[in-house]
Amino acid sequence: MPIPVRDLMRVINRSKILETIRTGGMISRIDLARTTGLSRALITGLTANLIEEGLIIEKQSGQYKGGRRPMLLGLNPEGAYVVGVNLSMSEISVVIVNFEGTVVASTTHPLPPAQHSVAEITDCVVAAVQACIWEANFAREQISAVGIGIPGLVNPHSGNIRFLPNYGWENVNLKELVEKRLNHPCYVDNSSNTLALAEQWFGAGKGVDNFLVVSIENGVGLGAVINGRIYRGEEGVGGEFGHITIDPDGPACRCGKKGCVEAFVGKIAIMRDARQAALEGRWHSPNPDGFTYTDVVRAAGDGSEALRQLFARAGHILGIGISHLIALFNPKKIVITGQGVQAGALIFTDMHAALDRHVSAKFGHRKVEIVVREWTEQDWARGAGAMVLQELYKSPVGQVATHH
Amino acid sequence: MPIPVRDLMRVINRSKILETIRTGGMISRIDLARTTGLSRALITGLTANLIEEGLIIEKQSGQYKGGRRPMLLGLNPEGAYVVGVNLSMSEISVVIVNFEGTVVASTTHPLPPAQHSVAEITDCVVAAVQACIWEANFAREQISAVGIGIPGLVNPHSGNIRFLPNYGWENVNLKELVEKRLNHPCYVDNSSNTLALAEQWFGAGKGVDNFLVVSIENGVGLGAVINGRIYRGEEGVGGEFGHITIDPDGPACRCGKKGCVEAFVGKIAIMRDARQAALEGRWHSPNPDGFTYTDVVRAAGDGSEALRQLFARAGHILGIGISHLIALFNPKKIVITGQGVQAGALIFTDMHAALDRHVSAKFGHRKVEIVVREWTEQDWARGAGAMVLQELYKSPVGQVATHH
DNA sequence: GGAAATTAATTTATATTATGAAATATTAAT
DNA sequence: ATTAATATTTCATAATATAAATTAATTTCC
Repeated sequence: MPIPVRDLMRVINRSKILETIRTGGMISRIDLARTTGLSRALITGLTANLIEEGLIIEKQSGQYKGGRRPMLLGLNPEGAYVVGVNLSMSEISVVIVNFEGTVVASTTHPLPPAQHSVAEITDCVVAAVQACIWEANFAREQISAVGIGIPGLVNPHSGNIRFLPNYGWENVNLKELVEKRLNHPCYVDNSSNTLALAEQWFGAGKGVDNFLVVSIENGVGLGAVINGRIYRGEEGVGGEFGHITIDPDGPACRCGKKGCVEAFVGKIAIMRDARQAALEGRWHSPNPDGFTYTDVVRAAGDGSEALRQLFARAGHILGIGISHLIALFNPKKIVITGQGVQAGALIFTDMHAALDRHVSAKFGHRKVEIVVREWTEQDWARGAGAMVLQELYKSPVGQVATHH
Repeated sequence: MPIPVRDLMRVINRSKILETIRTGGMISRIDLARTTGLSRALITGLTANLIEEGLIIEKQSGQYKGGRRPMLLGLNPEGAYVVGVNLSMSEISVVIVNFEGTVVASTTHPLPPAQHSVAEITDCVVAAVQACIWEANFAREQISAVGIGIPGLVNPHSGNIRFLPNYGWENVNLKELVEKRLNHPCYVDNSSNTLALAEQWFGAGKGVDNFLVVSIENGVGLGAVINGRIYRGEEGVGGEFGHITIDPDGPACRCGKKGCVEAFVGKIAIMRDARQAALEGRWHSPNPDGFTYTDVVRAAGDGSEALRQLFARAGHILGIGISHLIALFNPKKIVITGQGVQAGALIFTDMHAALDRHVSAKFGHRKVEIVVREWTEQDWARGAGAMVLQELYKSPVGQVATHH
């Protein structure tokens, strides 16, 4: 149902106000008028609506500047609660996020390795969400909507999952399945995008129009915010940073090609080569069969030369790849995150060396800020929550709730 | 001067109407209402304004569908005329473009090799524009504005040229210089962007939201249309496709790095290696010193193995580079153009081979349409005209004229 | 040839939204 | 208390969009 053209202006201006408060923090009505360019009269009216709806609140008086003290408006943390879910290979993370983006409750459930059918996963998601809401003592009606991030290709409009390799899914409409069971509106998107959204809303991307989030997990993902919007490409298959070919003669990648970024940098790649090193006796693993990524990072840090070289090569390749991102996107910032950043200097020393070599000084590209963000399990799920918040900010809360 | 918020809706709706007519061709008022979602009353009013301003005209009656015949509205070709200018290393092209984007007059002036000072180039631009208007029997007032495309880094908002290697310029405000002399509003942008704009308005990009234009000239440029808008990056230095490193051990590039796309594919690169081949006796050039790019293409076509290999390598590198563009941007189309496409199959056979190898079938990226567009001198200048038309479409014509 | 039917376009009355100017509220200093 | 300064609201007005009703233009059918 498209917004009637007549009401468009109001929706735009509401968003403008919320956006200004969200990115800039508490602000008086008069300053809102100044920064948004809207008339003071309109600000009075629209903020009154927003207060009535509970999305913003009068927080406290501001500094005295010689006259009536300004009343500062801020987001109402309790303005809405949303659920964010992240589906990974091995677990489901669920968080409840308030209107300010603060996580107020969270749970994580392991996924049994074998149970990845559509019905089973749907059951797990529904159960995990309900459990989280229940344990946090929330009422069903307090939750505005549910967002789900998945490591696969989605059409976020229809909710149809085109391709989800971890579970072997193709063309599954998780959105509809979950909506039917939970009776809440539901949004599904790729988790690289939700992570970028989290960064845009709560992290380093606040107020930045062009930035990238590179996530190093099993594979390597990219979430791109361009002109303030998540970029998805023509068919939702943009940002496949993990699958650009750096070395045509490099190792085989899951995607069927050779020498992709992720075939060097992803956790799967590191584990593959660590296993090989152990097999060839170049590294003596304490527990030869069952080591984890964290084990490999620790062993490399403890001095295993074979493993150090693995990470060094990963860093080198990552640096080349990121130099391409910088040349093509000219972002203001690049955030690197995911479990892979555990490797720290092991990987980033060589990454920066490669960047120094492959990023041109001529175009001012050296100024791009590269931020390594410590990774938490919750961040992904929180991003899925951010996706829902974005919808809430766009339209009055009630509208979303009755939208489906 | 920002548009007052109150008038925003009107501007948006005007643009919506013009956009619908431009991309879809002639249309009745009733169908305009249907496709734009605006009320019929509003369509009546806004189209009346547009007709009064001369931007659109009633063209002819449409098909009978059982009742009063619809009156079809179309763009008025004479609604406005704009001048487009392109500055290259060796010449200035000027065109006059009508409101439909048709070139109605054009001239080209060679630039003396030595005269590239700011004052000299400004003089040349002014003289060339005036000559073109004069020769085409236009009155000064008939021209709404002038657009200039340059092969360098510009801030299109201020008109400041940050960097223009061909002339050795840094921080030159060509916009202001030309505006002062011609007394017309002037817009300056990178020529890759103007070319993309031309494609978006008149060519393969009509109605396509995400597409790329790769131009092979002295260097290799990229114009990116993302979500329907030209993407410029955070500081106007995005789309530096020519300067992503494909082979870290490759030949030196103008940008100071090694093995960039343009160090293999650009005309300068081909000429450099052809000269070397001639020097080493691997190719016997008919005129050893003064051959041109076209000569090299012809000689390769006529069977010189050394030169064939040059183009084959260029094609291979180009294919790898474009595979990166596809993975990252997932565009609907990629248009390849510029003088470099003269080489035809010499370059594109290997490009497609590389694409087959480096573009993943998994993500549906194979579907990206790659269009090779024959190159004409005028296309660049026409793109600069398109930039101006875009401004006209955005705001009433009169507004633009008094804008500075 | 005129009435009916059908689609296109305009007019009119009305609702909504934004704005500028004026009025009111609040506060600290005098 | 008065004044001065700044913040916020109120109110009359202007602009814009819409729905419903009206008018316009055609062909078809009797």
